[in-house]
Amino acid sequence: MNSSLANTLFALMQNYRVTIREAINAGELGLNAMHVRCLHIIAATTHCTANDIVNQTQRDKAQIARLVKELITLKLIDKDASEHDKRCFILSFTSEGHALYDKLLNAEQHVNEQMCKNLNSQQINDFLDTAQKMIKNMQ
Amino acid sequence: MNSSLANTLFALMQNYRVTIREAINAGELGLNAMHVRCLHIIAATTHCTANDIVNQTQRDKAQIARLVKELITLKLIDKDASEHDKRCFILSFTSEGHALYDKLLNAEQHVNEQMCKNLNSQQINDFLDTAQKMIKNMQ
DNA sequence: CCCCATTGGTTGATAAAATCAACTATAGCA
DNA sequence: TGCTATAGTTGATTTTATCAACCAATGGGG
Repeated sequence: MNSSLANTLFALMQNYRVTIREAINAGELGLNAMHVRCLHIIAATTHCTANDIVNQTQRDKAQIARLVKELITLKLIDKDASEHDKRCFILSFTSEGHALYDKLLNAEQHVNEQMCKNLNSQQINDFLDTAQKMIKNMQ
Repeated sequence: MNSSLANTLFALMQNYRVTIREAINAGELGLNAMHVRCLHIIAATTHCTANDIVNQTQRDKAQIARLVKELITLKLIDKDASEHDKRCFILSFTSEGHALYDKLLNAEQHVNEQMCKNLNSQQINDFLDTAQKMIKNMQ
């Protein structure tokens, strides 16, 4: 059917959301999927700024500003003025943030394994590859 | 990286949302992705009820009730009491609904083509297949 | 050196989407 | 008949997302 691609995408996303939420929220504080994305980007980006998150997620900067604020309130990250550019704030994990991020990676690992069980790495790579191409096609 | 699957899913979904919204909203009335899903389900289900939509989308029935109400307000669908079960209302397209649904299919076709350009049918089928397996794995 | 367009970030307001709980009416079975 | 389950509606609330206005710092061109 024409819409099977759309339906599949929706269903996959919906399931992923629910599963990851359960896996994460279960034990931890009130983190949602976007918080998690922010943490990942902060972890992966040296001298990460709010703007880096905006660029990598393509979300409204207002939304990111609020997510960051919440992460700070939760004492998971710190915000320090950049020396080079006083407009920027560098985001970094607190020690609590690091601890939680480790747990997070663990939980995610778990969900990934669940999601990918009975799939071999060839299939997973193909999947990611095709998805990336689709993303590019829509940009 | 561990999170590349999650990131890819998010990005793909985000892009799809934006693209389909542009393709649809552009010319037509204020329909969002969930409206569209409802229309698809109504089109594909004989004697479709609100509950069918709830089951197929896994969304809250309150949300569906409101979407249906909006579609009725837009005069795209009708709601008629079922003869067999007075609790049920059968949802069906109005003629305007049919017309719009045709346009919709067209727009979607377009988005699909855009999304799948430079992908062969083998790749697309593999993609759908893997996605379906992932969905099952998370249920 | 100063002006000004640009960039990074914050905030308020609002819209859109999703969720929860309570409630009505019908169905169908013991 | 009485009880429980089902279909649907509604109100309240929460969560997410978006828009617009704003401030402060930056950095290049005149």
